[in-house]
Amino acid sequence: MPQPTENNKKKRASAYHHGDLRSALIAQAKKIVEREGPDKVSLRSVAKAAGVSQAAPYHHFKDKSALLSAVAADGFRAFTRAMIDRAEAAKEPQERLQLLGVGYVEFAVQHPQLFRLMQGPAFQERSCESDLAEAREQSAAPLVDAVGACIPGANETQVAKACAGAWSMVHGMAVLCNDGRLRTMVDVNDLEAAALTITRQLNVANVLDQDT
Amino acid sequence: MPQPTENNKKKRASAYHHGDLRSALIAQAKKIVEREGPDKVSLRSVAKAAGVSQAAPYHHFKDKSALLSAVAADGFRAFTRAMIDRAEAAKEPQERLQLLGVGYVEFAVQHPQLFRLMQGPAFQERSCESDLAEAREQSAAPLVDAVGACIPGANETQVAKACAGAWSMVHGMAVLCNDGRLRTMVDVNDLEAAALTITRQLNVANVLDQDT
DNA sequence: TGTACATCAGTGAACGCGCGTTCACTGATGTAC
DNA sequence: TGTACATCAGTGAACGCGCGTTCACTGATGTAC
Repeated sequence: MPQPTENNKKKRASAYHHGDLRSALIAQAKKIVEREGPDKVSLRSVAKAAGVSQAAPYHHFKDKSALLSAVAADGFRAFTRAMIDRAEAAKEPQERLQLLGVGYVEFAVQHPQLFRLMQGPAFQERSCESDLAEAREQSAAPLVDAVGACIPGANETQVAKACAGAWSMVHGMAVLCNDGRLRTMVDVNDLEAAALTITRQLNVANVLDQDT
Repeated sequence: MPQPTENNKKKRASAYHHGDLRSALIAQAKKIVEREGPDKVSLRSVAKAAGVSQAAPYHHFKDKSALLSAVAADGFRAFTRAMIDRAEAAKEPQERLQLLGVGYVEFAVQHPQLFRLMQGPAFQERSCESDLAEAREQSAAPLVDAVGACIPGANETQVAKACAGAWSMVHGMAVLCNDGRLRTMVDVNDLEAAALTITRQLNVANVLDQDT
């Protein structure tokens, strides 16, 4: 709710018009996603949570998938922000890359269901909302930049390969963590240490020794 | 269908009793999973595909989730076999580990939806069918052994850490590949080369330099 | 400042669908005698 | 070898549910005059 004061005035004046239902629907949908998982979200439940009739969302979203797209897009923006914030303190490229990785995993583990929605199959294939597509793309940028900074002499192909490696590692850790599959291997209570333990096994400079 | 000849005889004699409906249901469910994705499987569709009434499956499976568990368990067994077969030709530990990784990614990419089912949230938390739990655990064994062989001097903790790293990398690559997210970074048409490019960035021996 | 009216964000009822699951049943099979 | 019967894997109809979506509507808002 962007302008709370003005909004509250309006709200007090009439419960009929919500004021900022669009944002409220996204917020409630996000809550349900995080609490119960993407599969459990229904437009009806979201509308109910927002205190509104089940038909009301259709004045703001074309259909259910459009609402979930908006939630995912918001998720990607928060994700990007979290990674950047996490890596802010880094002093050199290597450290920055590692901290981005820590931020990546931390976000995924702190918001497992939202992360699942964001990675979910629903929005991959189709030419999804351009807003979502953009937010997703931007979430990759910090990683790409950081990898590039770690291997200054590398050409574009080599950077791409190194990105694929770094990204795979950190994404795999995030997913496996959320599925509880790493419990016996690393201490998932100290996520930073675990992420560092794992990312320290990555040597992006190795791509420099590969042909092409 | 285990004994096709005997089975056919019975089938010819009577269409009423199927003969090996349990296996047929698993096979059809697997087909639908692979064709349309885990979410699209309904007991009704599986029963129909097997040419049987929608109530028939309940004579073989407690409920829908039990059938999907069986599919997932079969999936894990095939997965384990695929990895082992792929790594058979390896001559030294490092190569074996890499080929297991290639097999891991190849299986995931060749059976994206089945892989999704296997990793899906549905069977993680609950004390799922012990058959499934066992099949899943066994799928990790080759990787753990291979990692151990790569770092002969390592203690148990170090091997566990190295496993987490190797597994994360390979799993992340599999998932990202299936989501089409690596397309711009590596050549996903030559999966073996791509997997090797990525896994070459992993240095499991790094754990030996870390404390404990 | 007051009024008419277009606009638009809500309502609530309903449609139609596919689904998991249950139920009473029926036909085939195998076994005891 | 023939018959009675228990067992069990099928059938088909039905229940009840939650869902996405549509529809005609209504109340509030803001603007033109």
